[in-house]
Amino acid sequence: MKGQKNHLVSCDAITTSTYEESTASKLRKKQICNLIGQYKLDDEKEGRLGRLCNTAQWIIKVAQSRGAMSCLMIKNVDYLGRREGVWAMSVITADNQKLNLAFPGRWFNEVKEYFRPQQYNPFILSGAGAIIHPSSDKLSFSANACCLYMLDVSQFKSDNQHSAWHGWLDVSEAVIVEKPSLCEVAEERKADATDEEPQPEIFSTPPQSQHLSPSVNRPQQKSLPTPPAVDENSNIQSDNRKQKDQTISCKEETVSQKSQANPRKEEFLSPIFSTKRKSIDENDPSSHRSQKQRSIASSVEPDWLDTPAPVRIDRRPMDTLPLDTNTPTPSFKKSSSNISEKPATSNQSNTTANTFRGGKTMSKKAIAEAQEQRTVGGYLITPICKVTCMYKKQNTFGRVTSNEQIIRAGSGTGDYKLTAYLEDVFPLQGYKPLMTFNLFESKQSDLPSCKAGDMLAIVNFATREFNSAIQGTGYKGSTGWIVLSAETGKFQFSKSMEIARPMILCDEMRTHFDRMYKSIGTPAPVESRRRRQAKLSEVEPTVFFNAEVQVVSMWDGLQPCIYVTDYTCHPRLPMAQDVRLNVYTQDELKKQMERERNEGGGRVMPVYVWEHTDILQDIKAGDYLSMRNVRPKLNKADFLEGNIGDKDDSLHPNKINIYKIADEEIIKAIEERKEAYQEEAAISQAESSYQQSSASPSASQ
DNA sequence: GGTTACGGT
Repeated sequence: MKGQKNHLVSCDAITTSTYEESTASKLRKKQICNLIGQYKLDDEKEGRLGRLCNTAQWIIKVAQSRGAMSCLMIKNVDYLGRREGVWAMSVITADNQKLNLAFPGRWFNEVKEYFRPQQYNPFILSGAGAIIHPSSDKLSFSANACCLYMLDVSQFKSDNQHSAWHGWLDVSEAVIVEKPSLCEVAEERKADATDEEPQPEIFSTPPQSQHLSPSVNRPQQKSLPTPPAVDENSNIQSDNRKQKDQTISCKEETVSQKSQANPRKEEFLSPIFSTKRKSIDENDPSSHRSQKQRSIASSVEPDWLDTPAPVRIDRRPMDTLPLDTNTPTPSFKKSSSNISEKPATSNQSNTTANTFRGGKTMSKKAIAEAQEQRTVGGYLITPICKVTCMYKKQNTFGRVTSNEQIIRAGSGTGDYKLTAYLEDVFPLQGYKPLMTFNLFESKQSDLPSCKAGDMLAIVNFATREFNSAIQGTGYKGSTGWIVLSAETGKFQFSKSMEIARPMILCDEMRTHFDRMYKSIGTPAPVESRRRRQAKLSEVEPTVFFNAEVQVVSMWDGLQPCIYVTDYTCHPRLPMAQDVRLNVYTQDELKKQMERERNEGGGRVMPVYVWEHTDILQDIKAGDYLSMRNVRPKLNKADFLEGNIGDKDDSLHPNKINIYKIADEEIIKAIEERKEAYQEEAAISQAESSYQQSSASPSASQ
């Protein structure tokens, strides 16, 4: 352990707790970002994971690790195997066990933000992905565990620049970062089910190993270096559970040689890493290892060091291979999430297994029952609270609680997107009531126009996990929708639904609509959970906001800035700047200010842009913009200004926070305020000219 | 079969 070299860069733990994040954690993230920033960024598109999944075969040697989990980052794991909404991959452990690992897609997104794909060298891709190999506690992985290592992939070998990749990676340290996640429910069940009997190796090779890449399994196991015989997996496992403090086995000599051979490794060293290493060395947990652990570790170690290059494996991409549901899954801690929680029934583990792992053990009927689905008008409807993250498309309907304005995606195929939040209409209790849906269409008019209170049915939507919740995605061309307007009582159909007019489904929607509205009255729109959408007049100096504005003029100073207005006024906006609106002259404004004895009450806010300033090239006065995550600030004169992004500070440096508004309604609203303002100005000008032209002494005295 | 969007200060 001691002297272990830096084939990994440790970045310490990151908690991904979304809302309450410690300063220390933020700092670590930042440090990690800086660290990563040393490397050339890959073109994200190039890493398109799907493309790689046919060729990228990682064989990962997961070392015994210290603590509850260790995380290993590998890029492009994301699409390696997608099963029922979770990403899955299979790894071969030191003892030739095949581990089936799964984690929700959200994880990848999370990590992607912090660990952008790096290109260590032209033919080695690296980046995010996770394997978590807890050795001391129950094997488990947390969907929300963040990754804490960057791999020095110089250890990777490629037998062909464009085909398979093989790598031996050692995970040298464990990190315990957990947050309840959706999958935990499933895993908890598993744990419950398996707790009664001696715990088998959690990631053991499935009995029906042909499910998971037989070609990997068998030939691979032959060709792989035979690990030390570790016969009693179950014992190891249970032993591991007790050994919270075990350490990794890694051969220091070999590693150090490697390290010398590759001076670049030094670049990977970060203060965090060194510190971490040191503290670990000092408290070398190996000294506390039980005899058993010790023997395991020592027997494993030599092999790991002298691992021959892996044998090329030709196999189908994992995403065509179902995970085996008989494989005991990692155990999760008790979840605080009630999403997809089901009543305790004997078949629940089957259900969750199916839900999360895509097995074939459960009949369609059983799934339908477990999800309390019912067929309505030819559509199998899953109540929102029963929607689970799965590979299969689902149908549901619910009440719209709120929706975001339609925006146009800034990347991908640049489709229009509507985000709507649906509330369950089925009288079930104890389930998450809201679900987010993102519907994409290439034409804005193909998206539903719905308001809070409307019923919305979404047919054939996909699921994924995002931000610890299940999220629905409506893809253009395949996802259909029906809106029942609360206002008019009329239905609106998507193009695809228009063809089939599922009237029975409409009836059902209306029934639920009536029932809901009868029982709870006309529901008040639920406020969006998103960042506050504010008029400029509502901006508070300390609260980040989103706003929809018109560009008045572009910057005239050093720092790129756009002057914007939504034609509302704020006491902390300088009226003098309203001259940019070309409605009042400077003199007129001056007089107004004198009259009102107030410099504020202006309508124009300068918004300084600190990131993606290149997009300002495409922005000109008159444009309508949606600005997100604007940080308000009081300047020296105590006037409000907005700030978008701060490259050095941002945890999401690539996010673009300025969009042109696609929604005509929003533009109209701004236009209306503009007209009102112009009218008001015309009147006041007329008045003042009247006062001037009339001989009588004016009120300004 | 599933990018884009969402998230955070």
